[in-house]
Amino acid sequence: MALRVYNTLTGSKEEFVPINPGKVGMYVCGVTVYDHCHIGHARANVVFDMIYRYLQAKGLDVTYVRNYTDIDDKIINRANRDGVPYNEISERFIHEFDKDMARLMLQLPTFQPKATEHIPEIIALVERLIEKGYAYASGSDVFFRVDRFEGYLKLSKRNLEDMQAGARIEVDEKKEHPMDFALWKGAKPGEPYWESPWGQGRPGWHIECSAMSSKFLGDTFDIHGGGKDLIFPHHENEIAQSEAASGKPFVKYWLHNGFVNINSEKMSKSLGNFFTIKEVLERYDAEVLRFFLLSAHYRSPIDFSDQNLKESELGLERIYNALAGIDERLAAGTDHAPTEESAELDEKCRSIATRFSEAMDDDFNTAMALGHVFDLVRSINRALPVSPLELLSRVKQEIASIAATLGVCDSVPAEYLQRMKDRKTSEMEIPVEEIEALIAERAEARKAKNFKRSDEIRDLLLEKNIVLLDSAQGTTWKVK
RNA sequence: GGCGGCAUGGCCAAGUGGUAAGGCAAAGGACUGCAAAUCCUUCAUUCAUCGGUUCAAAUCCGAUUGCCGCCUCCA
Repeated sequence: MALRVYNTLTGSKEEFVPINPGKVGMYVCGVTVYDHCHIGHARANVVFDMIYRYLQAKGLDVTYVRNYTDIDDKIINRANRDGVPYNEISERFIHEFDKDMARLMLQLPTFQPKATEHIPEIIALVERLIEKGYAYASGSDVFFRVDRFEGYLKLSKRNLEDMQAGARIEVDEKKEHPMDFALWKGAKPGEPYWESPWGQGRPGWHIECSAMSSKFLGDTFDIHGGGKDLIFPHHENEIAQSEAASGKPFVKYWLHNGFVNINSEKMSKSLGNFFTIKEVLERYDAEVLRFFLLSAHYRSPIDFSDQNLKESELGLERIYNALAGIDERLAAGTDHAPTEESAELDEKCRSIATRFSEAMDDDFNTAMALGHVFDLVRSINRALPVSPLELLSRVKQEIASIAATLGVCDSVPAEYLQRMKDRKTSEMEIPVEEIEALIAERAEARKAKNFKRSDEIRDLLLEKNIVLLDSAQGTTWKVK
C-alpha cells in the first residue's frame, strides 16, 4: 500500500510520490536557540524523527535537514539580559537542544545547518529578491513586498484584506505595506551584525530557512515540516521568499504537527504554562515521554498531564513485560510443540508487519500502529508458555523492527524494567536494606505457615508502595 | 471581526460511507496461602445536538451548541 500524507497546502491526504524516485528531501524547522526546549519542541522533533525513520524503513533515501536559528531578536534580548555575547546564548542552547534530543533517542538529521553560517547565501538571496522586484531596501532594512507575490497566504488560506481587518500590526513607516516582512534588519548600536550591501545588520526571521533549504535540498523538495503555529507567518513567508526567488514550486508536501496542550490549552512560552523537556525527564523515562507523544496521531492536539503520562508508563510496561517473558523463554531454551494458542500467535506474528505499515502509511497513524502492537502483546501473553522457541524469536524480531521505526520498545526488556524499578526506588522513603530484611522475615514466617505475620509485612510494605512478588524462585518486589 | 480545527464509553485514543481498534480504570472468574503479573468474561444498539442525502453515516451535506487554534514571538 502506498504512503498517504496530509498536505497542509492542499488540505487533504495525498499519495506520497517523491520528486526523484527513491529519494526524499525533507526540511524541518528547528528551534530558535534562546532557552531550554519544552515538550512542545519534544513533540515536533519526535514526530519528524518518527517520519524520518519510517521513510527510511520504506527504503527511501532521505536527506533530512533541521536547522538552528541562531541569530534572532530573542537571542539578542536574552544576551542583553544576561550581559553576555549573543553567541554565548546560542551556542549554549544548541548544546542543550542536542542533549535533549539525544535523550529522546532522536536520530541525527543528515544536516543541521546554522543561520549564522549561511550569511553569504542569505545576502545573495535577498539581493536576488530585490533584483526581481520582490523586495526593497528601506533605510538599513530590507522588506519583502507581499502584494507582489501572487501566491501569498496560499498555505494558511487567508487573504491580505482579512488579515489586516482585525490584525494587530504595528504601523511601520519604513514598510510599503503593513504586511511586508523583514528579510534583513539593520543593526542598532551594540547589536551583533554582519556587513551587507545595506549596511551592518542581520537576517530577518524566515529568510534563513529559505536560504538553507535550497542550499541542501535544492529549489524544490518533497517535505517541509514544523509545528502548526509555523504555518503563518513563518512557512508562508518561506514560500514567498523561495518561490519568488527561484520561480519554481518550493515544497511538494507541507506537514504540520499539532500542539501539546495543558488542560486543553496550548502550551507556550508566552502563556507561561510550559514544562521543559528536562523537567519532564526528571519524573518520567525518556522512552515513556516518546511513547506518550506517539500515542496520539501527530496532527491531533495531545493533552499533557500526569495521568496521561502514567498511563503511557503502564502501557509501555505491559509491552516490556511481554517482551521480557519472551526473553526468559528463549534464555531457558526449553522448546514446546505448536499449540492452538501458538497458532494464533503465529498468525498475528505473520500479519503484524503488514498491519503496522498500513497504519503508518495512513499519514503516520502511530496511535493505530501501537494498538496493533498491544493486540500482539495479548497474543504473546496468552501463548507464551506453550509456544515454539522459533516462533518466539520471530515475534521478537517483528517487534524489534517496529520498535526501531517508532523509537520505543527498543530497549532490552529486562534493562528497561530494571531502569523503571531503579527510578522508582530512588524516590522511595524506605531503604532497600529494610525492604529486604522484611522480606527475609516474611520468608521465615511463611515457612512456618505464619500467614498472619506474612500478610502484615505485605501490608506494611504496600503502604509504602512496595508490592511483593512471590514466585517459585523466591520473593522479589517492585514499586507500585 | 476574518480564517481554520475539534467534539467517540469513567479517562486516553483509533476509526472519512458498510454496521464502534487498542490502552488505562472498574467488576466477576481462573491462578496464588494471601497478593502481583498474566489469562478469560463484562464494560458505547452508539459516536455533542437537530435536520438532510443514501439501500447503508461516527464517517457526506446544512444548521445549532461547546471547546480550541491562527491572524503578534511560538514546535
